[in-house]
Amino acid sequence: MSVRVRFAPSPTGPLHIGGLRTALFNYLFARHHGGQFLLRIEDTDQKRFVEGAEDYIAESLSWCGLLPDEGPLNGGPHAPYRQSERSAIYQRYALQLIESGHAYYAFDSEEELEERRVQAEKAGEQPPKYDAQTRMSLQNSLALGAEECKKRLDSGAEYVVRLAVPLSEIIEFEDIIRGQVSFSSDELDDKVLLKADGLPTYHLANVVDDHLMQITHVIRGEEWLSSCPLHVLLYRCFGWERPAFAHLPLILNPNGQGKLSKRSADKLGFPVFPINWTDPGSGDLWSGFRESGFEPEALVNFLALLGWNPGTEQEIFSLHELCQAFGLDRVHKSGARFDIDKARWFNQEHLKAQDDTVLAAKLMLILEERGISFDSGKLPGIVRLLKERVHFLADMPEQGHYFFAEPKSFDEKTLKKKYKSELRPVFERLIQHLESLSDFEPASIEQAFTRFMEQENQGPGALMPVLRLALAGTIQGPPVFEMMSVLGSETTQKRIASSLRRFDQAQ
RNA sequence: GGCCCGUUCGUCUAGGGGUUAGGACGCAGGAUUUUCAUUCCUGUAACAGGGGUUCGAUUCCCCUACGGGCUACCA
Repeated sequence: MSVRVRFAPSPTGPLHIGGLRTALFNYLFARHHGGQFLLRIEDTDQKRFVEGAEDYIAESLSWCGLLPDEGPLNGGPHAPYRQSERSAIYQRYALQLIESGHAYYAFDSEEELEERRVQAEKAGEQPPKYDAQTRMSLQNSLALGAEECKKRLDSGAEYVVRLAVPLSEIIEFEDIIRGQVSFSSDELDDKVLLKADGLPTYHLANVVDDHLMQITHVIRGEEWLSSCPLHVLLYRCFGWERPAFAHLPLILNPNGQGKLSKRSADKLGFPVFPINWTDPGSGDLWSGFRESGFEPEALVNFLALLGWNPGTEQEIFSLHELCQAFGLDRVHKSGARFDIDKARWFNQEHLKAQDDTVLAAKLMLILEERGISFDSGKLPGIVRLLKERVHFLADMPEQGHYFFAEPKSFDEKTLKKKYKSELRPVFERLIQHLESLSDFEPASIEQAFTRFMEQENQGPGALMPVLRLALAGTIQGPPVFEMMSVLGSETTQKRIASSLRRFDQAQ
């Protein structure tokens, strides 16, 4: 049977980077095995539903290249893929569980249960449970009897459906990442399956959908490990074969304290969301990796190596390579801290690996956004010189500002130290010398420059720093002759002349 | 608190009964680049603690400590 996995987020806000990694691992697993990757929106909590969150999820996945084979947008044989549109299905299965004696109606109100909790806390006792020990003293179809239950149902009383969890049973299952895991059923309580609003809880909806959608491997975050025995029980009650489970280690805050949170990321100045999100409630902008300048391939690569490794020394992977190399058998058990420095390094590596013309096209977009108009034909050359010098593509306009405009200022220290007005006529002669060049390739310029300095009876060091300063304003950057070549003969000559005038003014 | 899961350099990790415990990020130094970056080289730094088992344990077992997750009519 072919592998089928799903990513099943709740549209309660922007997709978190941890969620994105869960999606990634599912995607990689599916692709590795030639299976299907589905997206299912788990929107069964009306109270927490956030407008726009589903679109955000879809756009984030799409930006990273993790396109689902089936999902709410592109449909599929098991549509609908939004749980809110499937409530009749869950009700049917809840009823089936009641009829088979695995579940029951419960009429206790939330307030009553809350009161019970408060009383227990006052008495200094453990929070009370709704389970095999206590259910007969509460208001449910088991305790009340069929007749009373029917009466209440007929009168339209609010109810939930609870699973009748068996007493003192060991529930064991195999987790692909953690191995054999076992729980006592006494730890579980009679979990609500169907809420008073008629919608299912995660547990019911998840199990029913995974079964119906023929999911073979449930790959999700470690936060679900504790409720996995409940799901195992549910599969048993339905008499369904259960999928394989793999609980992924969490992504932790850089200091190791807890799951990676927006709070701590804000403090350290990096995003935790794939793309920008404007909170519809507060109107606040929460920044994303995309807008912070990350290449999606780099983010994906970084995330893949958080909790997984290929067992080789390779670190730089394309998405395609990840698909080939990925396996759940090499996923770690323990949580991994988020390290933004490493993420930046991955970004630089992916920048270097990209084709200059591709990068140039992306840079053009950035320039347009910033209102810089520029001859796009020159961009590949600029990108080639700049991409080894920046962590982010978006740093190029600033880092290489001298390619796009005359330098605004000149490095004062160097100017003072290296420039004297006597140099001016030398530069004028240099300009003339350059004018006679038949081509403006770096090698030709260098040759001409060397010959010129010989004629002038000077070492190249006498002019180089000043020449760089005249062209770029700063003493750092690509090799001078490369820079000149990209700038072009005309711009180079003009710029040297105009910078020289400004040097003298500054003196 | 209870239950579950975990613990190798600061971080991501490889490894696994006998290793100089390997790589990467970061940091530091050097070479190349008349600059910067890249590249290359070098250095830095780890098996949480205590008991077993064993000729030998970082590796297997137990305990402790620490960390994390869950403990809702949230997912």
